[in-house]
Amino acid sequence: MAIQITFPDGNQKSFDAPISGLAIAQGISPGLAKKAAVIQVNGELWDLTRPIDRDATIAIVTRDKPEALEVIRHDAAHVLAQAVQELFPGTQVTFGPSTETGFYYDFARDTPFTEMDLEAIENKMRDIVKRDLPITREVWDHKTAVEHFEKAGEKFKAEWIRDGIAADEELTIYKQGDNWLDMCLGPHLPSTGKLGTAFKLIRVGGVYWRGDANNAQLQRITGVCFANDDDLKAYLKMVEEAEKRDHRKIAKQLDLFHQQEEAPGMVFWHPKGWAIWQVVEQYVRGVYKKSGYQEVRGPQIMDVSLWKKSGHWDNYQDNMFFTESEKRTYAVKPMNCPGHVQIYNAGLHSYRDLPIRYAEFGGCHRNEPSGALHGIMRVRAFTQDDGHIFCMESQVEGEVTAFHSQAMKVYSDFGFTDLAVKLALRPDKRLGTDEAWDRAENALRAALSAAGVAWEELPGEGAFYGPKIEYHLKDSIGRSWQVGTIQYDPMMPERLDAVYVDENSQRIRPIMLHRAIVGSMERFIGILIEHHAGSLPFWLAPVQVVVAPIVSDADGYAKEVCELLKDANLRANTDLRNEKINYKIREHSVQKVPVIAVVGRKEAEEKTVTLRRLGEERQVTMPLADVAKHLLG
RNA sequence: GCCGGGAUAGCUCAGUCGGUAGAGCGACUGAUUCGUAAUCAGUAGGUCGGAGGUUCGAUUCCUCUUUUCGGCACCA
Repeated sequence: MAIQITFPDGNQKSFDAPISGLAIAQGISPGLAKKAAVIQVNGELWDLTRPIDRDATIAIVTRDKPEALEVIRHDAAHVLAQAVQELFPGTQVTFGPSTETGFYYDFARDTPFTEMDLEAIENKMRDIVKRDLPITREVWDHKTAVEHFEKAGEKFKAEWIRDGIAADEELTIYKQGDNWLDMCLGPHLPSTGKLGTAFKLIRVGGVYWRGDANNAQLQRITGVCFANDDDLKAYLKMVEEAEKRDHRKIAKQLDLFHQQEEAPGMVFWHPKGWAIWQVVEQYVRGVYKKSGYQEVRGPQIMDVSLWKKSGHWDNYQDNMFFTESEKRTYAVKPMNCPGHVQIYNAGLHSYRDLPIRYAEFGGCHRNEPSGALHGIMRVRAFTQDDGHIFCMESQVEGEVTAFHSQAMKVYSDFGFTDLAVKLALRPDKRLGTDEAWDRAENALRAALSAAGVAWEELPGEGAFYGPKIEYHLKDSIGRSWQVGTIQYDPMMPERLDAVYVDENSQRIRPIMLHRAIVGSMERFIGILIEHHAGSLPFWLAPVQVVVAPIVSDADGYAKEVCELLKDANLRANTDLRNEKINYKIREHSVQKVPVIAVVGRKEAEEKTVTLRRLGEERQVTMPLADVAKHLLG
């Protein structure tokens, strides 16, 4: 039986017997065989050592290709697992996939691994690479696999195969050398030596078996892995740089805010941090006005009965704060919507009035799980740029598309372009009928289509009252944060009895759209700080200009310049300390002040100012009268 | 919430194999009046996160606790 192999260039060759990818590569050139990682066979990735037993179109995948990198990383996970089991007998394996930057493997072991163990494990990994163990693929039947893993004391693996894989399915087993194996779909490299040296274990941490908090806790060891050492080095450098932008670190350096033990998950805003907040708030207030919102304000606490009516108590009582007075229990508001409904309900509305749009910088408290708290990105007291649109069903699409373009404009104004749009669909725990959810989800899909955006759908992640569109921003170390959202809610008007009167004098339920653009002010400012590494653009900088006299004879003139800048609504300070100009320049540069205005005797005499922009050495001298206009222009 | 690592001067960190702690920067005082990223000298500053325990003696060891960091789970 001849096997016909078709190469990427269209050439064909036939072989008398099954042939491995490695042999084919060697037939082309030894150099190719050396660089080869896997082989693509009829569109599928195969091991180089797996005999090709059928006619096939093939392509050798060299280790510099993205598909190969995934295989290399997956191999690293296996080598990690073998290393751990050699060093710590009795440790059970579970899963170990490749990730965006490397790999991890989850182990079951009574004693958790420590950072100290990582070095030993990594050394053992390098040893296994050096041993260059052949990696071989075998096909087992279901029963053999379950028996093997049970006998080996691999309870998690056995459970997974027994409960997670159909009994008639064949399983592939990969062996590394003679003494170690794991069940895996593959493909893998031909031997452990091919893994190379560009990997590093970076952390350990607890995880739940199959991602469920009710299950056993496993130990995850995470590593990074690349095709070559230069890529690894570049990645580690990038991480190091990213860590320098951590908003918690920068907030301390620039004196923006602090947090302390007595108020976990809450923020003490210092003058400079609050100055940033004010700029963001005033900007968003402008957006409210432009897009037809009326700003309102609801109370911070309301009787718990209202939250029972709204459905929040059922869903979130564990995460709400309560307070008591005169035998009544109040909930500190975790959301602004019930308050806005009360404002809406205070009058009777005609269909002619819709849509009615309310907005609020709504302070909310949520008792987030302690482990979730993270700087000002995830807090227990936060402020939303919240808004609620009461409208007819026919108005939803227009409102959502208008919101979308407004939101995108806001993000780009703040310097963000890397956004992902997601549509979160009905969760298990929800209010309302399936028909209502169908209508709600389709309305949001229609609006997104009309806006011409690409989106990702997230089944099961909607709010209990309705589906939502989410806007996600990436931070400096690649973490994704949700900022904006618009949510379709037919339930809250029902529960809290909101109505409008239609053209037939009938009382009809409006649809409520919950929406936020920056989301949490706290989180958004945190992202801003990291995104700009503390060097906020001029319009956002807490201190925009420092006026620094060279020696004290220009102090009076410096004050005069500063007053003029303040009159022009610029955030300006003077630095009259008895320090050298070099010292002042350095200090305000480190403090990320965008403009330093240096004035000496010369400037004072000529009524000019010399400006130095952050990061530039170039100096520009201009008449005092032009300075404010120049800076604001 | 769960698993693990931390918490020492305002900040960044060192240190004590159990005998109540040290640096740099900052602050303060003085000198210096200087043209674009750190002038010099001196001084002050810490119940070593909190509460128990072991001990002649605890910042150090143990227990509990608060909080923080990383991971997971959660995120209306």
